[in-house]
Amino acid sequence: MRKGKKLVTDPLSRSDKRPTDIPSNRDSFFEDVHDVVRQIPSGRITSYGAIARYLGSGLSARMVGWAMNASHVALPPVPAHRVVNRNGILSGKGHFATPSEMEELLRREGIQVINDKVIDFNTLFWDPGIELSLF
DNA sequence: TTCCTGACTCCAG
DNA sequence: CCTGGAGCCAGGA
Repeated sequence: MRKGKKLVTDPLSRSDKRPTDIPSNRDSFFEDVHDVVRQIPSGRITSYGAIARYLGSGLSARMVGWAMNASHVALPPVPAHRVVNRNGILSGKGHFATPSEMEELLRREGIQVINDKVIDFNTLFWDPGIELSLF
């Protein structure tokens, strides 16, 4: 029973998760976020929550979105258009240079976008908790 | 210090 | 499918 409260122990969280009170080599967590996003293959997408879970359950999905605000000046470049919300909706499109840029970039990678929503989201979904666990 | 906001997500209805 | 409320954590006023 969940009782409406989020589980503290997430099955996808890793044993090496870093709560915010533990210092790490990369002291800013959006370096981690950018690092994960850079590894999303072309033509694939992931969600804010998936990244948050990969980095540790102590981080919320909102913080991933917050980190993405700095992604447009990060180097090397971060393919921010490959991160959508859990429904496949392009919730971050308003933060691109033009309202259509995010959709255009996705479409260029062969992803169909209709009404601000990614088609076949489930098939194209790239979960860092699964894909990066092979390393 | 408190209060509000947000590129989110989960649950209930 | 949609809506509303709660939880989430960092910044800014």
